[in-house]
Parts: sequence; structure tokens; C-alpha cells
Amino acid sequence: MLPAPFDILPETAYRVLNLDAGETLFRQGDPTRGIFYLITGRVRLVRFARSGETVVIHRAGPLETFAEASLFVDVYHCDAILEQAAQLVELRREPLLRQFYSDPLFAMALTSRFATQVQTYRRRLELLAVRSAQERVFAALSEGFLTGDIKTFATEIGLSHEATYRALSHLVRRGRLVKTGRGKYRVKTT
Amino acid sequence: MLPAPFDILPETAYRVLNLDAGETLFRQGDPTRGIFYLITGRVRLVRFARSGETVVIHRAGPLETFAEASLFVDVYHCDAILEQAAQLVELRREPLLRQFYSDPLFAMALTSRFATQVQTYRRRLELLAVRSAQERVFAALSEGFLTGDIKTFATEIGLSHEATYRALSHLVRRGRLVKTGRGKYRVKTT
DNA sequence: TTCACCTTATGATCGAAATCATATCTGATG
DNA sequence: CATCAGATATGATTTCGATCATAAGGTGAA
Repeated sequence: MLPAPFDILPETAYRVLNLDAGETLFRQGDPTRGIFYLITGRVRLVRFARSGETVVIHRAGPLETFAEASLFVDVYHCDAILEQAAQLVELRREPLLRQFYSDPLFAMALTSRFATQVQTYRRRLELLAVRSAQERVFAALSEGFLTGDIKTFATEIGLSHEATYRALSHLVRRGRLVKTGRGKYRVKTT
Repeated sequence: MLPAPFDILPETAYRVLNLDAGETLFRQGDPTRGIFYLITGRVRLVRFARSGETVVIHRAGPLETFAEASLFVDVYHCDAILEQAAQLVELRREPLLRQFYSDPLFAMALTSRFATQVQTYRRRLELLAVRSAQERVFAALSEGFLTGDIKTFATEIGLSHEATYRALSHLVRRGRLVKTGRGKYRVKTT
């Protein structure tokens, strides 16, 4: 149920929560209870800037963890609000930290997970720096970003789904991609 | 010279390198030597996809670390090529891992650093999801992204510098920002 | 089997941002 | 102090992708 390295934690280290859309998971200033793993649903993390404006700093989706940095601070620095009803796992802070201290392999695995995430985000950012829709779609495909449906893919690479469909068919016409089915594309191996 | 938590490492744990533009720091498949901290210059990380295409997966700039995930694997998964001449620090893998195992506080600090980076990248990605140039510039400014010069700021938030200048002056005219000097802007606190 | 809904897909239009151009200001360098 | 390079700033033009619209294909439920 939980992704590595959280799967080795004892059952007392976490609990499953079910929340409705609109509910608040935690607020800026609340003492940190732990980090979270989203099974289904969507959570929005919002920070209130000094100017009084609210800024969305992250939108977490299914199978993602969030609020990782809260492990190392005393209070949350943003609000977590349920955008959709969600089932999620609260990974409690104390057991996590205890495990981290006592089990170097767990510590390594956790750090490795974070390092991998950093890498993934950097790839996405680099992808978003590609101006042309066609080139971006092609690069994203080469990097294996198209796992689920095209609309999700489009959102991930910062394009409208229409622009993405168009770029895909254009790339197929130009012979750079192969269409292997409805909504299925592959980079042409020359 | 080194950012936390690397500043506590003994001198034997790292060495300073000076490389020219065009030189290769490491190649895909090379045994991992360690992670790197860039003092000056620019390094491009490139991966060769199965299709034969080369994809830029990251461009590291001054005061950034890169290849962090290599700590936990045996070989590098991309090439690192000097885009500009650079002075950088090689943080050697073995001493790092030894420190990580033997010093839980170091381990914590390293993990915390990675978690913070994850957070920062997520913020940037969320920012890039804002379609309107004006809103994006405003949000980025509220979040304190404007630290150096405007052109760097523009690149970071995925806009041309012209569009950024225009958005800035427009936001000033509309009274949402205050111009505090040439290239200096602040969110208006109402 | 029919209906409803969502994804895939493509056409048409419009607008916003990229691009190209130009000018001013600033700081660094000799 | 003069010069030059680069950052700031804004104007003009163009282009590309967002948006709106529509249709076909697929899936699941009644």
C-alpha cells in the first residue's frame, strides 16, 4: 500500500484518513504531525503571502507524498485543503524520525527517494523550458512521460490537450513518432 | 564555501576542480565518484534516449548542487558537459556515505536539504502552470523569486525577459506592485 | 442495445507572448 | 574620464498555442 521506504514502517507509524472535498488537513502554524501519502483524490497546498495574496504552491495527486519538508520543522508553512475527496495516509512524524535515527538503511532509502524526486522535477522543469510544442512533446515522450492518458500528459508538460494532440499527429506525419493505437505513441527508433 | 550540511565535511571529503567549456565531467555509465557543487559556471546534464535523441535533463548554475541521486547508484545515468568554464567542488561519494551512516544529524540535514529542494521545485512548477504572464510574474514576486536580476527571474518563471518587463510595468501601473528602483520591484502591501 | 459520458482528434479563430528592433541607463575596465 | 558591454525598458510585428467548436471512437451502466 505504501511506497518504499515507508512500507517497512510498523502499523503504529501511520493511519489512514478519509476526507471530503473542502476539508482542511492542516493549517499554516499547526504543529507538524507528519507527512502524507495520497491514495486517491487531490490536495491543494496554499500559502498566504505578506501581501495578503494566496499562492498555490503545490497540487498533490494520487500516489504522491507531500509535506515532506515538514519532517524537519515544528509547524506547517502552508495550508492543505482538499480539492477533491481523498483517501490518504498520515505518516506520523515521531516514528518516522525515530526510524530515521535508528535505521541508517531507512534513512538512506528516504534520502534516495527525495533525491530521485529532485531529479524528476528538474527533468520536468527542463522540459517546460522547451518553447516549441512539438519539440516539447517529442522530448517528453522520449523521456517516458506518457504513461497514462493524453490529457494528464498534456497537463504535466504544460500544454493544452488540443495542442498536444496536434503536436502528436504532426510528429507522426513527419515520421518522428509511431502511433501504436488510439492515444498510444512511441518514438520512432531509427 | 560549501552550503550546509557539506560545510562540516573534512577537507579530504572533497576537492575543487576547474574545467573549461566543452569538457566532460562524467559520462553515462561511469562509476559514480560523488555529487557536485557549482561555484561558478554552468553544467549541462544530458541523457541519450533509446531513439538516439539527446535530451537535456538539467542545467546547473552557480551555487547549485547536482547529481545528488548518484549517491545511491553505482554509475551515472547521464553525461555532464561544461556549458561554460566552471569552478566546482567534487563531494566524494565514500566519505559522504560514511558520514551519512555514522552521523544521524548529518543524515537529517542532507535529507532536509533535499526535501526543501523538492518543495522549491514544486513551487516553480506550480508557478509555471499559471497561464497569464502578469499573474505569473505577480505570484513569483510574492513568493520571493526575484532575488538577482530580471533576466534570470524571467528564465526561472518561463517567460521572455521582454514579456517579464512588460508584465512588471503593467502591474506597477495597475497598482499591484511598487517599483523601488531600476530592476527592483515589491508587492504592494494593502 | 441504447444512452450517456469521457477521451481522442481536428478545424477555426483570436489573443497573448515570442521575437525583432531600438534606446537608455548602469557598472566595469582601462 | 571615455568607452563598452550588459541590463533595463518599451515599441512593432508575427507566430504559435489557447480557446471555442464539433465529431468520432470507446466504455460502462441501465
